[in-house]
Amino acid sequence: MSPRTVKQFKEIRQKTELVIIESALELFAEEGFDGASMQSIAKKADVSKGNLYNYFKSKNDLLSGVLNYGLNQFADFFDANSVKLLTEKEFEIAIAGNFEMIKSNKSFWKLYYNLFSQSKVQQIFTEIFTPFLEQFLTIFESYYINKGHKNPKATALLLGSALDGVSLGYLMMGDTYPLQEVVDQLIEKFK
Amino acid sequence: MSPRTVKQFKEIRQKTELVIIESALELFAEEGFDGASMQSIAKKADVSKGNLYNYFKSKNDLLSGVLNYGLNQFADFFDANSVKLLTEKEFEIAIAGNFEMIKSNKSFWKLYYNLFSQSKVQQIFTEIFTPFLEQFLTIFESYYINKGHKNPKATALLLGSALDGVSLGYLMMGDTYPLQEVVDQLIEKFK
Amino acid sequence: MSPRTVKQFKEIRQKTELVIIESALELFAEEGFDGASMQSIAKKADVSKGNLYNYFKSKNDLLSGVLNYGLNQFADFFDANSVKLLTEKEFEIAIAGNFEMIKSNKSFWKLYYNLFSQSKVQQIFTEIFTPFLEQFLTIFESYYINKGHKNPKATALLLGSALDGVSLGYLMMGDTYPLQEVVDQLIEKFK
Amino acid sequence: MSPRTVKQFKEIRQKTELVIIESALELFAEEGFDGASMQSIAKKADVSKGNLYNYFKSKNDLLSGVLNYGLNQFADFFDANSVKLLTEKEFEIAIAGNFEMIKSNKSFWKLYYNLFSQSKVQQIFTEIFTPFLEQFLTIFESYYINKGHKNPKATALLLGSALDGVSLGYLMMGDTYPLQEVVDQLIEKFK
DNA sequence: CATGAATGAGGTTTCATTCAT
DNA sequence: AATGAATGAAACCTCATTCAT
Repeated sequence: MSPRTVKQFKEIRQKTELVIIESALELFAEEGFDGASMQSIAKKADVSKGNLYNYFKSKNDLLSGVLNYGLNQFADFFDANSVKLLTEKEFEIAIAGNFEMIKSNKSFWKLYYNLFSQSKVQQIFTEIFTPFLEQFLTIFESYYINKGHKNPKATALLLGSALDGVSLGYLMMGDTYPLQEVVDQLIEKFK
Repeated sequence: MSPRTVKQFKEIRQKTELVIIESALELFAEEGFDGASMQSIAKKADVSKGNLYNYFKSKNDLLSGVLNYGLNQFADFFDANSVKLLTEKEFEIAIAGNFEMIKSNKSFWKLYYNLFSQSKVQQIFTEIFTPFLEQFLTIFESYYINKGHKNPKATALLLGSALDGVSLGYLMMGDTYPLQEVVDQLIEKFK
Repeated sequence: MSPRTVKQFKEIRQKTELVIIESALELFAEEGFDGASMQSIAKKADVSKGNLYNYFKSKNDLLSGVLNYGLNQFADFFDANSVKLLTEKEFEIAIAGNFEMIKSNKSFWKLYYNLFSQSKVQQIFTEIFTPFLEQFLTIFESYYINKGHKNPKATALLLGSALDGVSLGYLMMGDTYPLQEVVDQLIEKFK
Repeated sequence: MSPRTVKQFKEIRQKTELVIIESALELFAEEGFDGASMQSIAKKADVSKGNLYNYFKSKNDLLSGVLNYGLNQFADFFDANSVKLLTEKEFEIAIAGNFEMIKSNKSFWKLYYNLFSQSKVQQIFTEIFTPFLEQFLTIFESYYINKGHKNPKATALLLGSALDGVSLGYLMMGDTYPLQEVVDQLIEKFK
């Protein structure tokens, strides 16, 4: 067995895994975690049910995979913004970026809000998202500290919640929701 | 000997229905609609599975019952605020009232956010909540029109979404979430 | 307690019993024995479920009641024809009468054919119908003996079966089935 | 190691499907469609309840499968007789053939008569059997037209009904019913 | 005789997961 | 790595029957 073969195997594995994850993501987002069956995921990924379990040892494990995959997508965005925000301009860009992120990964964020309130998967959920969110909040808090706000933590939390609320509304209502206008108002109020 | 009177039957029915609804509300809120089984609801309500179906002809029907029950709880709050809001003072009271409402019925609002993203039950959900929400938005829009805002509709929607976001955060994180402070900030920013 | 009261009670009992039986008959015929629920029968009879069980101690018992009731309806017809048939004229009348009987009690005969093949209720069924059918066959057999047929028993059985077949077709297909014409042919062939 | 070949899977599938269908046929015939539970069918087929649903997506679907299977059994008989009947000899053979068919597939025909009167499954029933029956009637009608009968349609229908009645009697009463003698009489009367 | 609430067994169906190959 | 048949627990729901009044 030459190294090449091993590499090929690895590629196949990664490719199949990716297909599975993306299929699962879409179905979880559309039907909910409980609503999407392993059967339907296998079908969408064009993979046999049995083989699914070669890649993920349980449905929960698959969920973990999906969530991790989603978060990794944002690693870049993350890093680019992990500097302390200083200027209002940068603030605006960050907010706008947040919604770009959501727009280009609707399924993932739908799933995010879907899981938010499910105690059953809360543990796995918390583990994965908490660090992500903390970082976000810290950035905003710094921003408000910098601006001399009297309660920067609460303001940052309010902003985070507002972002949540707007995202949720947009994701659920679709294009009925005038996202651009609302975001403009948000930036104006919070910058 | 003689049959129970009509009144007696009515009382039994109302009482049992209430127990079922409240049990279902709690479980739906905790485990999600899919996650809560009719079995578990029956057990919590101390009622047989079969009897559950004497009161609600399906799980969906039970959900309807739960949602309607929840909304009826707010009928008073509703009416008291259905006048067009004018003063800032009244605005503050309304916002504060909104959170009182949520605090005193956590389970119901957890369920609300839980269902928000479930396409499966979206129809039933929409039917019941849409009127409620529209009324809310209209009131806020009027408020901003009155204040001469340049985009009152978007601002009202932003406010609504922010309320959603804050509520969601509070409900999910529990007392870790500094609700009071955040609400204070919110009122300051939006009044 | 005067005898009158007792009599009144009896009348009420009989009246309610009759309503129950007729409701059950119709539902059994339409939905089948398994398909008709005690609930639906109670509702149709405008009687409470509990009270149903004051009149019939089980669903099977109710079925017995229905079948007996149906057969009693034909007691007169029976007696009038219990003489040995002799003339062809009388034969024709008997056949025609058979179909009159069916036409005026469609539900009952639908139920009859419905039960015919249900092993579950076959015992109760056999007990009730066998004597009735035997009498019929005997009459026909005598008729053919009288006419000097070479195999009167088989011919009588064939006639009985043909009557069954025609009745079944008519009951199931409804007015699409040209009953009159078929019966005319039958009389011609079998008299 | 390597997965089962497509052919192997196909064989397993056909074999199991056959076992299920035959078990279902027997139980439906004996207990009626409602009376036979999926549980009991699974047990008789020595298959898990869950696997049953891998083959037929509902009880109704299983019934369809059973009926289609039954009819396919007669495809040959069908074709051999689809020529217009002409001679009396051929007529006799057809009638005799009809009863051979019934004798060698009692369960199927028991089920047939069982379903005849079940409004619940009438649609599925009608769809499957109507073409079969029409063909039969047409053949007989042609026969009687050929013989110069004055009402060939009614006569064909009477014959069809008589065949129904005799079959029914034979199937329900078993060997108590002197099938051969009755059929002889029938042929004599109707040829 | 009458009511309808309550029970519990059993029915159909779904689905995550395992298994033989 | 891959297949899809097979399992079994558990879900939703129905219904004959009983019970308290």
